[in-house]
Amino acid sequence: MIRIILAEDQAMVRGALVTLLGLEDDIEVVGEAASGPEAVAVARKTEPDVALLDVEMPGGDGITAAEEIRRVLPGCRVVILTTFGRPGYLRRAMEAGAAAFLVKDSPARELAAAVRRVRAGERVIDPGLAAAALSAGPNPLSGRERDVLAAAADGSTIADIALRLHLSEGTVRNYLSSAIGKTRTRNRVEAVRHAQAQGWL
Amino acid sequence: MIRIILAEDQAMVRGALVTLLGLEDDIEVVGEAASGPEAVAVARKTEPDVALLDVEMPGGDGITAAEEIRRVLPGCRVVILTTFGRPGYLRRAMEAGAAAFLVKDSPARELAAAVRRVRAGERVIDPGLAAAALSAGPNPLSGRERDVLAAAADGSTIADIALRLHLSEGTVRNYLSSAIGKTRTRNRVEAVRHAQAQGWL
DNA sequence: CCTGGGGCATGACAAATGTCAGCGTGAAGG
DNA sequence: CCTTCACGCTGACATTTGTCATGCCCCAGG
Repeated sequence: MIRIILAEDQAMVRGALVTLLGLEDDIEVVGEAASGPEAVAVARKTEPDVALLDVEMPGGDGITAAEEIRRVLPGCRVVILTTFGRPGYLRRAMEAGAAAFLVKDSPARELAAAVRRVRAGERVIDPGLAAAALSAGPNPLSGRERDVLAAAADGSTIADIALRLHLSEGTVRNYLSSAIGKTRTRNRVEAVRHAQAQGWL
Repeated sequence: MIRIILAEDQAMVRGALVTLLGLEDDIEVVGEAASGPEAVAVARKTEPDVALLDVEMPGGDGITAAEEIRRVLPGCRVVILTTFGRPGYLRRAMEAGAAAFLVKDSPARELAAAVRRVRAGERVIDPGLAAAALSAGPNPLSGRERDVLAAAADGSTIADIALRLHLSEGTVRNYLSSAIGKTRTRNRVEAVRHAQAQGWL
């Protein structure tokens, strides 16, 4: 019997996935969570063999949760589940010690299969995605550039960002400019979109 | 036996929801689709009692599909399923003749319940969401303002938009300006975000 | 010890953006 | 018939944004 927990914010898909996995003879869902921190707590309590974690969750993403779970329960394998197959996500997931990386538009049966293979010590990664992640190279943005770009994502003006990050407006402009350069885009908005698509934020 | 079809782009959650619904004694899933147009085609072929349609799908959204299905199969009830409980979505769904509107973060059991209630002639709408949709009022943007704002969403410059929509740059600026005014925001990006959050695009 | 990079700041300049006041059309409604 | 509103355009103006050069501090690597 493989004991697993599942973290996913949308209750309806969480419920559906839980029943789906519950139908498998060799899998037992011993816990559920709706956020990253909750997942860590549940993992602590239930000590599962495998943790399925969604990346996109409000209040702490799945990758951060993965790191913590790996630290607290080194024996627990982590499967990262995501809507978006972004290269940067994959990279970060691997660095966080994940054993598998699944995108939600692969068929449903893959999920149980991945759980079994991971339990058996294998790693499960989509080959095309792996290639994309490698060819894309690592995140070229410096820490501060990331901060500023992230702060710009919601349509904030330079003045807003400067205030929020305690920087001068000129500095914010400089960071944005260099981020635009590194993403090889034409303006803030494109830079933000590109960085998000690469999973750099 | 209630015959239903399900349209949802993410294969994994589609599969999970299908098995979930398949477990119900009185429900039979007779078709699946991964896009709006495909949903219409499947509905035509299978003539289901109820069609479950996701709003967010690439290549034709669920609400447009709902309209067409209602036209082709007046006896078929439509349930709209969505990740985001945006007031504008609800409004458009109702105008398209939907019988139910569910957000994916309500519990999984709601789904089968909604199918049954809809089949029985009831309408299923989250009360809080209905209130929000009413209090928010209708979409204040004119057709062209919507077009221009939508075209601006990807970070396009004024010149890009003008070219794409065959307008003068000044005209584009004017539409953007009035959209910014109507959304009571400070710039393009905020206007786009606000309009999207309201389901106006 | 020197160099390169990240971090932070100026100031100056060019380009893009946002605002306003107009002006004309045509379609819809009182 | 007159008004209103969406649509499309112009020109002028102020503000914001993006770019570039330059300077400083600190730290790590060769």
